[in-house]
Amino acid sequence: MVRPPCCDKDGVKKGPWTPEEDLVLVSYVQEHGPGNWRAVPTRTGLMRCSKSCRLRWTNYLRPGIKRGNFTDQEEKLIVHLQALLGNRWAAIASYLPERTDNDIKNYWNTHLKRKLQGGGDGDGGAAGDAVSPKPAAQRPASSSKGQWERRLQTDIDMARRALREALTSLDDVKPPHQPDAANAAAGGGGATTGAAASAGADSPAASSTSGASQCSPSSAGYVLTTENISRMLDGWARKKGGGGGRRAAGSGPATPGATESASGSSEASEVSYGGTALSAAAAPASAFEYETKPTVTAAAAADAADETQLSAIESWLFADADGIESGSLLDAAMDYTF
DNA sequence: AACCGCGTCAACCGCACACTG
DNA sequence: TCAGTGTGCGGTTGACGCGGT
Repeated sequence: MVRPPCCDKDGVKKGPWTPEEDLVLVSYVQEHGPGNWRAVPTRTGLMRCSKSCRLRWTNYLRPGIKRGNFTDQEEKLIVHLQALLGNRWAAIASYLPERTDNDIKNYWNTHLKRKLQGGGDGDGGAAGDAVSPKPAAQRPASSSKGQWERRLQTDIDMARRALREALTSLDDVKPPHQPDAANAAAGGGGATTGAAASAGADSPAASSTSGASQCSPSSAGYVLTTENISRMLDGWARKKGGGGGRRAAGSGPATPGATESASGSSEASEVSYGGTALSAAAAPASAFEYETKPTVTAAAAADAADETQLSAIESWLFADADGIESGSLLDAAMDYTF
């Protein structure tokens, strides 16, 4: 029963990923889709552990990832969800599809935790409690099907409440067409995947089983794919260019606004690594074909998707405010998702 | 200018769960 | 039913950058 390590320690490279490795991984995923991570090192020749590959993909290379600079909405949402769900970062991340669980976890540990501790019993007292090991919802040790369903229902309920609170409290702050929080819920079928995620299966949208393809195949995802890759390439360029940081797209260069808008910039469109010139536009544009996506104008499609999904999510979120039995929530959620 | 301490975050590790034969 | 394998998750670590002295 002794389980061998996921990878033998010999000959396995550790530490920061190089741009070249990233490229190899990206092109592999582009060709085969995410999953079957075990095969990745052997097929690609990467001297990396399969887990490392998966992690790199989910936390860094996966399309649609936003890095750095958490907005107020996101921050509050995280605080709310953490208070409700505890340190179930994957479940929390499923409500913020653009964020990875690792990112959220780091942000919590470095910013929010301290902030809440320092601020005394600040927002949502439970948040202070969040630091305590007894969150409102603990993952049960085991669950029968009935229990599972109950827990799913509970989780949906709690998360929905948290989202609603967060959205409500931020409503006035929110710019007209900035579906941040709601988008977080809607994106990638956030609500449902989130539900599923928190439902013990804990396989959130953010999870990578089929990474991008698990996200709703909206063109928004595609846009973000392109953005993401060029951002990545941009990061590499800067890194190589002597920014000095070891991070490709992390904190360093990133005034997030700048980074995000940089995606389309010509600056990012062509970079060279060790003499190899790459066209950022070319690579990602054809990349991720396994993600079914229309080649529509990105922004337009994203907007459309956002709007429809947002309204669905909103109606779901605010449903019980209208007196809808919570018993139907699961059905509603299921209907919405599947 | 050099040193030091702290904050941040990417990556690693180990455990648990899900799936499959 | 059980063992083996693959994957996901959360906690932790270590390297790097930055600000203060």
